[in-house]
Amino acid sequence: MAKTEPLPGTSDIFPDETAKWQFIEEAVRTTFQRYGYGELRTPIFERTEVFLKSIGDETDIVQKEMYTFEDRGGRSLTLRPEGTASVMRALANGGIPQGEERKVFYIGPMFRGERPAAGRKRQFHQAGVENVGKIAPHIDVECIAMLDDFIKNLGISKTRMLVNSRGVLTERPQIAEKLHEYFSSYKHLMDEDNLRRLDTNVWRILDSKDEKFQEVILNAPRIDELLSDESRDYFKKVCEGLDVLGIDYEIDPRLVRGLDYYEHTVFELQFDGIGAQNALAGGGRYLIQPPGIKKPLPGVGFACGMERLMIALDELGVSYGEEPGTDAYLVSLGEEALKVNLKLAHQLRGEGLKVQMDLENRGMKAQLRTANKLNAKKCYILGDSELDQGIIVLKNMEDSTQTEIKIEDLLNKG
RNA sequence: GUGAGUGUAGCUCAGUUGGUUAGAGCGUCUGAUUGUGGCUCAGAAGGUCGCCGGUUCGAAACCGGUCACCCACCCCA
Repeated sequence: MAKTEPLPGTSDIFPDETAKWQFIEEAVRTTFQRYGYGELRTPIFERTEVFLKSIGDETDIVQKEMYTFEDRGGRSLTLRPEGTASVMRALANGGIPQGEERKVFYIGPMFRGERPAAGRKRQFHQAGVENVGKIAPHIDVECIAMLDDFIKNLGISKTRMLVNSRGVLTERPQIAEKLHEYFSSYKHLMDEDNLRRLDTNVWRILDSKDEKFQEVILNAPRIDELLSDESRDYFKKVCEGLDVLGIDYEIDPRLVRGLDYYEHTVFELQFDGIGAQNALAGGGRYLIQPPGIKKPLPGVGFACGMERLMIALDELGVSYGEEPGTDAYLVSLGEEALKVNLKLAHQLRGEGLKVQMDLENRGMKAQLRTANKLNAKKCYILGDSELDQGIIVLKNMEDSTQTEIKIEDLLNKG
């Protein structure tokens, strides 16, 4: 049994579950296309450097979570741990004319070598969008609105939209310095994790869960007060835009997010009840310089964890729509009847019906039981006596009524 | 990477202080109805008790190891 199981943190998705996936994928396509976004499909692996610079050398993703390997030519390749870096690489390759924007969305598997837990897999799936090429507060607003719209279209409620600003790349070192200065005097109160973050990523201390440290964090310099006037103004416009749209959000000065490429607006959509995880989607504005490109490209986007969406949908009891079902089941008694039914099945399928039939000459009862199990709406029953008369019995499985139809009227109609 | 919990039939799970032939419900198949489903009833099939080793007259149970799942920490979608 163990040998047939998929690798830890991966899973097989069987047909009965595929309906859920398709439900979500459908919502992804219809929602994002309404905003003028087109689907971009990039390879599942890339040269490792594509991820290194954009995601950030110091992030956990790069440091310990990437599936990196060498190909036969000795090149370092990596299974994509997230979507944005690949999208930027692809867009840069396609060429973005000066001053134009590109709007794309993607759906697909991502890979991170973490310890699996509820709502966290090694191969997981994300649906995301990227608006690349331009910088304007209202682009960020539309992006957040699109996420809000998407979640509502799925029927997910009880979420929280958190937003914050991290300022622009050039002012970040100064902010980090202020934070470092402040936190350095509380080293004696810090746990292991925070001590490590002090040197690797001070920002992250802000969203530490260490209870004993909360008071220190509350009194820390607020990012919004350290921002430049320009950044503060940008963020103000984003908030005003969200107000205009009536989108429910909270400003969370402690929201920093993990990836290095973010600047200005960052946001996260939270939902309680995905085990210990609460992020359903996250994103923000960024500046990324794909390898081989001279100027970094600005963009804004988000990614949504599809497995987590599914957990939320289950939690809320949202239904995914019906399983495909069966329009007709063909019951054959004897070899001759089976041959006729093979033709009939082919014809009915050609007319667009969902048709199944018994192919092994079982008893009538067994065939009808199967038809019932498949929830077939109708059964066509064909045996010797029907063959003699040139008819077939059509049985309505809901009210058990039967009618006779001439075989020649059914077949060769066209 | 660290820590906890779990592993018995296709599925969900019982299984007494270690004691004959390892159970139930659901599902599957067959029959009651020689060619008519669902409901009911009767019956059947289905298990290396995760794997390896140890203790014991005797292990699904106890001990050690190992693998897997799962949850939490970390981090994130």
